[in-house]
Amino acid sequence: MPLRILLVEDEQELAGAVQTVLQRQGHVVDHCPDGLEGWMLLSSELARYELAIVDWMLPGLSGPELCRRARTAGLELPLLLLTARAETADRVEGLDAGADDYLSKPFAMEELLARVRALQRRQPSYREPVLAVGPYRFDPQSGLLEVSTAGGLVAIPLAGKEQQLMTYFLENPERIIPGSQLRHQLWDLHQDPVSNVVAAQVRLLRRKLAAHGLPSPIETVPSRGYRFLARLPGEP
Amino acid sequence: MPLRILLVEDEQELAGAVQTVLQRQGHVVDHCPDGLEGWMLLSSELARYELAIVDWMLPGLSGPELCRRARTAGLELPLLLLTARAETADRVEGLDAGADDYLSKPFAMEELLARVRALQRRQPSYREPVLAVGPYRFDPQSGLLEVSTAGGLVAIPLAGKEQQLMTYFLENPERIIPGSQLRHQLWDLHQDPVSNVVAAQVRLLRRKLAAHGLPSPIETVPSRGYRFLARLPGEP
DNA sequence: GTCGCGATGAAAAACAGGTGAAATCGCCTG
DNA sequence: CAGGCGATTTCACCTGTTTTTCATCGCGAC
Repeated sequence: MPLRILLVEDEQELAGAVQTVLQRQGHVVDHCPDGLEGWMLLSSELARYELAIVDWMLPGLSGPELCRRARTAGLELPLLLLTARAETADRVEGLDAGADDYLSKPFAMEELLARVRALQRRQPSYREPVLAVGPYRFDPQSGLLEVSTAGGLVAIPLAGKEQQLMTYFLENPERIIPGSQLRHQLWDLHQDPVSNVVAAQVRLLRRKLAAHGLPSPIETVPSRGYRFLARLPGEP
Repeated sequence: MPLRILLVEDEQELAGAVQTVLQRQGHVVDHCPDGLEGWMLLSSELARYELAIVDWMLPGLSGPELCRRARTAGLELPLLLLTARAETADRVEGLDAGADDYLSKPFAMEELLARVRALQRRQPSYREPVLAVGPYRFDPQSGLLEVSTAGGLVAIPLAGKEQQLMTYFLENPERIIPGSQLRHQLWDLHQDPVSNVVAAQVRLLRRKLAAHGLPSPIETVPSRGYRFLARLPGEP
């Protein structure tokens, strides 16, 4: 499953590489080169980050200090520390500060990816299970959305972003979700603010459902956002 | 049979030699020089390691301590301790910690290999027997893949990596397996993440089957991974 | 009417994965 | 130790799919 990731790392080159590699896996990554700024992003809840990758040595606020603050604030996301230091004392300090794992530089990208997957699995909040609301059922393993209609069960394969979007809707049914919220959670912050990615993606999802003969469960509430209705029209 | 091995050893030179020798046997080996890091690799289940070779004296976390943690965590893989110490007391301590075997330095590479083979045989999970799913039967002993078709039995000799790949597929039929998972289990972590080894190897396997007049049982699920279908097209 | 927000369809861009040829590797042989 | 051979990986290119952009349209509110 794709994650919403915050990367706090001041070495431009490394940061770029890491970001690229993570994005390639389908994750949505924000990067900032400064500890204090990282903390702001993390605590501001602009987006609900599901993983933070933090360098040890940072301008503004050190990595361990950032971890400590995050834990103090009650944030429960997995924290992965990057460190150039090899000394045991440092490692222990990092874990004490609340990090869940650390990786010493230099590291192979492949290893970073592997650890990210591992942290993801290890989290208590790790729920791979299917999401089901009303007649809708999404199975992340197969990427299939199953809808039970009067005419039987329809299974629709969803593409990457469609899956993320549908997941978000299934987790927040019946609520009015502002487009801006979707954008923060499903796209990174370097989005062009005038882009209409969200609308476009919503449209693709609606259209895909329509192509399978289903009415759209996503309604637009003008100037407020979208709402996912967890029932088929015609039912209570 | 090739094993997925974790080597935790801080002496660069020895580690390199051991790694090379094991790889030469066809094993896939990750190496890390630090006990704590080794523990993370092991416990995070990035790859399903089938053997860990652990030095006694390590920065971060001692060998015996690592073994203890592994056992406490319920990991059942064979553990082989390397020790410079020859004293009985130490040996007892190592075995008590959960190691299955130990080897005192310096040792001959030949002996290491012999012990690895022994541990491999000794494991309860040791299944040399043929893997069979649907019309496919792979015998690791001979390296032959046998497929029963309408026209009779076809036997195809598979090369090293092809065998590993086929084995993985036969153990996980009908499931969508992400390419990244194959890479972690069949290649070591120092892979370049943009390499397309997996795709290439899948292709070789497909092609080899095709060369023998068989349709490919491996289907690509776009952007999700591969799936091994354990039946020939045309059958239920 | 016109303003703003979102819908729309088409086109463009980005991307994943497949492909064949060529390079490389490890190992065996002469 | 060179040459050969099969196995494996890399490379450059190709293809089909997914995602984003763009220009335009429609609709309700003021």
